[in-house]
Amino acid sequence: MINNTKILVINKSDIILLGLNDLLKNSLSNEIIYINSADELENYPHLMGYIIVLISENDFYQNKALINKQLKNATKIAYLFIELNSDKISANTINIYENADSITNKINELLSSFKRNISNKNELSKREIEVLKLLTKGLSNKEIAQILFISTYTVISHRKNISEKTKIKSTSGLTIYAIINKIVNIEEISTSELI
Amino acid sequence: MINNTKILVINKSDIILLGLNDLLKNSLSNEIIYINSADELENYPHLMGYIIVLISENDFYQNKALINKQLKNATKIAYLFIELNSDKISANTINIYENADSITNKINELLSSFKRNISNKNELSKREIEVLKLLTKGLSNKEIAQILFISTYTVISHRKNISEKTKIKSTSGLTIYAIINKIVNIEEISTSELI
DNA sequence: ATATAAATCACTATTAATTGGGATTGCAAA
DNA sequence: TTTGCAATCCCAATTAATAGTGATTTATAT
Repeated sequence: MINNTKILVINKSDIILLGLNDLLKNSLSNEIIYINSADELENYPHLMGYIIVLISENDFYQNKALINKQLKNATKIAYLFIELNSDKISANTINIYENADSITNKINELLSSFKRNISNKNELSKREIEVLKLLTKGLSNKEIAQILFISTYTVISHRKNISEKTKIKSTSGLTIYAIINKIVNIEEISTSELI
Repeated sequence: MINNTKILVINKSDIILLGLNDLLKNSLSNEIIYINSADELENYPHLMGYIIVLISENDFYQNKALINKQLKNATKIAYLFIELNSDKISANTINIYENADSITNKINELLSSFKRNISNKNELSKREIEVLKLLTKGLSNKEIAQILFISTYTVISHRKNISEKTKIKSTSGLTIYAIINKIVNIEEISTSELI
């Protein structure tokens, strides 16, 4: 469900890594990386998308530049600081003495906030997809409006939103986007329909 | 080479049909139909494309309505009148007393005029393909003009001609046309270029 | 309960595209 | 050598699209 979200755990202690692994193995993230130090990030080029980093606050500040460099392709990064100090407890901090539920809750909360982020900011809504399909068939905003029984203004609004979300303005670009993203099937489109 | 061109021979005399069959069997046409009367056209529904009709002038005028009805889906029809009268000789007339070469020449001339017709009227010119490629990349007429060092008017002219030839008016339709006809490669188009 | 976002509609100004005429030049084939 | 086409350019009228804002309603998730 949460696509494109990775969890990156950086901690010197293997015991902590193993413990977190146990907590996270049933999480909704599709990839979890465990490393002992930020230097090992070099073994993971191409890290991109949504990334949750579990790291000690200390390690974070000491490796800030390196982490930023290695995660430069990330869409969004969220940090959860793992602390050994029993009196440091906050929303963006995990204390190793917290109970398991509390920790998994914090992580799942982050994951679902990412989910909201992903779905709401990048994915096209049902209506937008309908508009895009008709657009791909060569129909004008006016014609699309007539088919969907909405006003031309609304179609224009949808197109604006589609272009904002996809960052694609041109009709040809949107057509290619629709084909690539399987919103329309090029095989099913008879050229005779395009007149 | 000559695709979509049919020869339709209509003559009461089987001997003439057989004789013409001998003359035409090596012609460039991809389908030759021999019938004794225009009524038999009912057995050939869906006749379309480029059609050369060999018929006597008399039969033609007596069956004009029927022939027009049965050939209503033809893209273009050319008539060659087969005459029994030895003094009727002209470019669009075949006299059965003409020698074989003369007859095949007349038919091949018609076929190649059709070929010119087909290739020139439907295929996109070099410049049109250039314009189509840029169009597919989401560029406006103005931008295309700047890239090709021609005026926007010319780009518009090219687009008019492209739409006339392909019968496709919409940008999305032309994009799909370009993909289907390998004028652009969808794999090579990075969506980031489409912004 | 409230914030969010999807879906709807509206207006104006500006820019772009289309349509439907023309015209000219140069080349290449019949 | 004429005919046809490709390629170029031009104009005016019309239609369509885009940008920039803003507003309402309804459903959903926290």
